[in-house]
Amino acid sequence: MSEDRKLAVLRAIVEDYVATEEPVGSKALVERHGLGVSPATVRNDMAALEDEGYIAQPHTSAGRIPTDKGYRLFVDRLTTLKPMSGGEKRAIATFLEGALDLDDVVHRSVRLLASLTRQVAVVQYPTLSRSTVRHIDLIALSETRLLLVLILSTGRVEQRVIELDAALDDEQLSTLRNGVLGAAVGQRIEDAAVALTALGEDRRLPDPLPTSSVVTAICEAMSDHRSDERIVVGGTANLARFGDHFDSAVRPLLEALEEHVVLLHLLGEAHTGGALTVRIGHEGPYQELAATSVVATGYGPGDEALGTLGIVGPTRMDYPSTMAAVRAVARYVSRILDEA
Amino acid sequence: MSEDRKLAVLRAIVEDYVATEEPVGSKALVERHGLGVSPATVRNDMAALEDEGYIAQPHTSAGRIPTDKGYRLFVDRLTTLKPMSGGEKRAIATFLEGALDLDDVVHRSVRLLASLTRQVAVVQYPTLSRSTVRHIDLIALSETRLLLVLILSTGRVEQRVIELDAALDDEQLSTLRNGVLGAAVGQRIEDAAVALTALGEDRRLPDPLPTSSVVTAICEAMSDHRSDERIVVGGTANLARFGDHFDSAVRPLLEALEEHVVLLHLLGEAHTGGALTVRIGHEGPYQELAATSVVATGYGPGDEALGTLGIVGPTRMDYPSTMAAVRAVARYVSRILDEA
DNA sequence: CATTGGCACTCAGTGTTAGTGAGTGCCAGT
DNA sequence: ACTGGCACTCACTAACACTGAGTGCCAATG
Repeated sequence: MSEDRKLAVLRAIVEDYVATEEPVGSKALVERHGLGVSPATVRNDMAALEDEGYIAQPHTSAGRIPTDKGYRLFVDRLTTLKPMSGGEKRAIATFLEGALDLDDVVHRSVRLLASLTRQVAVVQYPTLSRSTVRHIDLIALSETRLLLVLILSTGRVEQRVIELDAALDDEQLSTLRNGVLGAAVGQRIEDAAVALTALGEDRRLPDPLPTSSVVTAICEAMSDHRSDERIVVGGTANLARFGDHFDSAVRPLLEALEEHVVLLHLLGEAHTGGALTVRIGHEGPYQELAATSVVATGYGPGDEALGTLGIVGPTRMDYPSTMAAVRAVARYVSRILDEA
Repeated sequence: MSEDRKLAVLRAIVEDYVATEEPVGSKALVERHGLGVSPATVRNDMAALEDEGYIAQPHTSAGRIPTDKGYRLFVDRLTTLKPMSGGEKRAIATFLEGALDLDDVVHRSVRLLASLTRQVAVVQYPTLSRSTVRHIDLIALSETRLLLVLILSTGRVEQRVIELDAALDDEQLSTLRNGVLGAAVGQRIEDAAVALTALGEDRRLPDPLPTSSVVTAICEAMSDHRSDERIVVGGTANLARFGDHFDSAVRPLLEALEEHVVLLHLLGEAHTGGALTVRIGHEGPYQELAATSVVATGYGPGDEALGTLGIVGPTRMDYPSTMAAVRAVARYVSRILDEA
């Protein structure tokens, strides 16, 4: 019994099952792939694969389907990413090219990813922690209320209303603004926070009281991890393809998609080192998502991951093309953000 | 045959059907509601209601279910909105109270609406056209690229990158910024556009070329209806309740939710005059959404509708409570926005 | 010793059939 | 105008046998 052929059989099973969504039997397998051996031989291989836990039988008299472990092996050793066709590449490029601002880039990316993979796509906004401050604005809404606008190098714009304890006149405001600007612009978020805190104690600025409350508000806005939770989801309609399996696949996924924290967690564990990560079924921490896989990767200029993007779908998915698509989109997004 | 009782029968049918999701028969009806007449009598009424098109029979030997026309009558004449309980009111208030900025208000509203109604909630951002300009900022990204930040009275922040034909130094930029600010701040969007266009021809500002290109960019950002399409959807997981009816109810809805244009259209036709609008099943323009209803209303201070919010769900829904919830949320949102 | 053809066995899925019961429409009686 | 009675309809369910794709095992083969 050749080890190579056993792997070929596994590959064939995965491919067929993904294509047909039906347990694949020995005969059909031999016919569709030119394995050059008889069904009986394949049956022996299958029995071995089953013993080793790579495939399973839904019922005694049915064909085999891959287990999570089977998919894992397939992804790790039997797969070379299908390169995108020239047309697809161009489509990606032009589609992303037209984006006007960061929001637009993010939204276009989800749509693109969703339509390329025909799965549910998820894109995280660039994390705050890796960005530098490009501009800070303080706008008077009333005597005691300011609107803080924080613009980051990645193009993210955060806003926040600040309530002051005491009134602030125009001149004080402008001194304050200049002080804050001088201290923070160009710095990475963490450094800016430090610089600002120092500023809070500087006596030359308007009465320490408003200054420090503004400063703490800014720091809060910068560190608030609620802001790091920003995520956009798209392609939910693709779930319609899995109308059967509603309870096992669609329902839990719909619920997870509402919980951005869960999503972030799913993506988050993924993007270590900018490499493409695949999480298959039960490998994840969520019982309910045992029937879904995540394909994700970091994006951002160089190796530094600004954020994560990827797709979520049923374990039974076309990994080679999905992985290729995710990687391709991540690359293009990185490039776009680099230019901007 | 009393006309009043016929209506009572219709009401009872609607209520029972909404509660049980099963065709309701004459006997069960008499038992559950104290109608004080015999099943046979009710059957006669039912026959009449069926002739008039208010109810229908799925099959000859089954009970009746309301038609769209039946729901319509129910909503128009047989319904008084269930007032929210004190607890619910307080919950709404405190939940919305904590919002930090407009994004937050909008997102909290969807969540709230979704959980109150257990339906899919949709909230449109305040339209640009009704807002006034609170602040405009021009930030140099490079010599020939500006970041335009447009802050509106409603709290909306729009951003846009502007490419310039010629370089602009700091001083020119600041003159330009002041000019733009002076012309636009405090104006309604349309007026601001006019004022800015005039400014574009003012010779005292930096070389007409950059000025006018900045001006047109701003006007574009202000009039761009892509920006008016901003919509947030939530509570998709509630679709899980309709797992059966997947093809008739869930799938088309999932698809519609992806198409924000369609959603806007659905909501948009709704909110004339701030009144609560209910669109039932086939009354809408979309064939595929024949099994879904929309309950929507405008929100905003006074009678002026800044935007629309509402829910989308199956025709078979609890209209009285849903309508009450939508109205209540709209009121609270209006109040919050008014304060800000 | 890996491979193969043959064979008995399993069992999900599909009709078919008959029985059940909730519900209806109609009619004659109050 | 309402009601009780009655015959009728028809979706749904359970029971049953049948079919066929697929399996495991074994003895034969190169």
